[in-house]
Amino acid sequence: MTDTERPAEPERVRAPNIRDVARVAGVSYQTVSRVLNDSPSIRPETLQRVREAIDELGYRPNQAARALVTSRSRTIGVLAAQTVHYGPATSIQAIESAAREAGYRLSITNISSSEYASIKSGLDYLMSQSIEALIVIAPQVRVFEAINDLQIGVPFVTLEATGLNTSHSLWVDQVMGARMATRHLIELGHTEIMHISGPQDWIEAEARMQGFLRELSDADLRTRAPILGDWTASFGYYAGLELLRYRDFTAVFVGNDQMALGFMHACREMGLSVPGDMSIVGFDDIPEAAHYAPPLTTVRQNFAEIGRRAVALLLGELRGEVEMNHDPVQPELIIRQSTGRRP
Amino acid sequence: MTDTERPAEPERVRAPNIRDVARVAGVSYQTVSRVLNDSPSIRPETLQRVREAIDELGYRPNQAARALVTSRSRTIGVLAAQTVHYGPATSIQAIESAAREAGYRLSITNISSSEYASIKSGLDYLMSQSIEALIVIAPQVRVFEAINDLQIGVPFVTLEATGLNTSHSLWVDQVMGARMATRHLIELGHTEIMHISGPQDWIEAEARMQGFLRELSDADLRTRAPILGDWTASFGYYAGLELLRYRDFTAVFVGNDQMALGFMHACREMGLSVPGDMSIVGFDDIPEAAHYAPPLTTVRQNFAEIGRRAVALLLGELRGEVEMNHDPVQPELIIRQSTGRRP
DNA sequence: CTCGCCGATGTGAACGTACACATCGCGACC
DNA sequence: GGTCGCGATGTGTACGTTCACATCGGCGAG
Repeated sequence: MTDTERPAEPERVRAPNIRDVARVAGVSYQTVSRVLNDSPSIRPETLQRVREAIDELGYRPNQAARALVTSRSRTIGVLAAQTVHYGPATSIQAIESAAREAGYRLSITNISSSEYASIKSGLDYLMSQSIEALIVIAPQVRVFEAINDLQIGVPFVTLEATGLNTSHSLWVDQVMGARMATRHLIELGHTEIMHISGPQDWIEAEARMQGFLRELSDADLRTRAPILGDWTASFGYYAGLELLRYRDFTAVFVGNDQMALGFMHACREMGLSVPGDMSIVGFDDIPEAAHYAPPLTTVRQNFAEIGRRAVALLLGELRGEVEMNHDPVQPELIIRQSTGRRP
Repeated sequence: MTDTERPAEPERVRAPNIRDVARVAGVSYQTVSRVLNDSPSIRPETLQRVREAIDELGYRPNQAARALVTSRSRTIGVLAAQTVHYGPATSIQAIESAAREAGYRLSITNISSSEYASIKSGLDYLMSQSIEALIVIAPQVRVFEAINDLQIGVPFVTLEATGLNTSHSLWVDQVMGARMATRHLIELGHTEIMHISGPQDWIEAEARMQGFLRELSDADLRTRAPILGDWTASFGYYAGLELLRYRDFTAVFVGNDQMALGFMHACREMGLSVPGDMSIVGFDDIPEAAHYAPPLTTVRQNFAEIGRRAVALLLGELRGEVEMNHDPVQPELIIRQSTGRRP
């Protein structure tokens, strides 16, 4: 229909199946099935013949048929909140790679808002694909409710969360990271330290805030109410413009690098030098952070590592192994040039 | 096994069936099937009964069985090169949303390198899931070879590419975007303009380079060999350190915003003011670009739009509609503060 | 030499759904 | 009033694979 006419072509019928392969190889279809599933008791010669037949026909196992009869979809579901952000995207990439290597595929879906209905709809969508396991990268409190409500009967893991449900969580130690960042500022002599946090319903935002407050109180420093942001550079900028009208602090720990970038922008506009007048620490260590003006001191977390570990953990659980490594991944403080001694 | 003992529980057997639903509703399984597929000829009362039975049992259609019998997987494959980058990630998010709305799911895979074997392996992986359509966001020349070689028998679209295979491409007009950026610099009086490009095997890098060169030659300005980068901020930084040793240009058009950020970093270190001594234009308009130091003049492209259009196009093709909108999406020049008159 | 066992292979059934076709009842038309 | 048509529903079958079990030949032990 598209290009040249091929009159004799008997019209592309159907893909070859296991029986076609069997016929060509001169064996029964069950033998072919055994070859596909690496059965040990196959004569090498037979194996060879079957393999040749497979190649000759360009045969591909039909995953749907296989899933139907084994009731195993070989699919891992991923419920994500923000696949565009660097952190989640990096984790997902690692997950995809690990899953593919293990013969699993991924089904990813985004929740459009943090409302319960949206989470439930995403979870429904994934469950309808009979996923075997679930990874949640939507670190929002309500997700846990939804997971409990829906009685999802599969192993699951939440990433980048902390505390609430440790048996199903895997995370970079956000509290520790926040403490490291805060301590760094304290050690530089700062006593008036502000915190710009992420959205309230993000568990990791909450964790970073806790770490910040705890470190401050351990050092007997005055704590002030953190600002609740939305992770975007724009928010950091406008929050900065607002906060810097009263220059009653000399350092700020910002919940992620993007907001830190916006805050630095505000500092420039207000004529403050960084780190001369204001020290700034971010969180995440996105690749661009090293090139901000000035290069940003921040807390690096290994997103790929937790992605890989999530897959390993779930695959282990599917195989019936119970023991797994739940230790939080340690973050790392990367000191660059956005922090300095108190003026 | 996990928490409390439930001795009488008859062990979770199997998910409810279409026949289970039929039994509860007091109809035949075929009637249930009709309800699931929105058949018009169902008595409202029957419809009601079936729906109730579905809810009562918590029935979910088995996608594998459905796929097997219809030989339609309801899956769109996505072959991506860099899901972590802002552009592709944004497109993918839009694709996922559009696909899900249309009742399709996505299968995404990354190619680990631009080598032919890697592309082929990714394509193989997707084909083994009997995808119905393919979206390629790996704008690399070799992908086309692989697609042709493998004789993938499904409709496909490549994103962010241009030129080579227009009947299967959908793109933001990169050439136009590059021309707009370059013309902007020319109009500011610059005559010595450098270009830092993306990797050579990325079609869009090539397109931007072409646009740059054409605009320059239209203005009878001297053209110089562009630098070939890797899209990262780090590359922009090191390239900048190198290039700025000879200050024989006053403006630079950089292939993406991240490299532009790195280049600005280099300018700062070399003591050059932007835009006083050096004007810089980026490409993409990532959300952070507005907060760089200084805020970056750049070319905005609507990644979400091409994602949506890709899905619409493929879905149309699957339905047998041939006509489709192949017009490139127009980019937009966003003028901020990184560009100024020639010193 | 015969029995039993084991490795290698084959046969029947089942998974859950959609499609093609059959059936049934009812109103309309001549 | 019988038949035709159509709306509403039911029955058989196929999709491609794996699992459970059957079969068959050969080889070693008694």
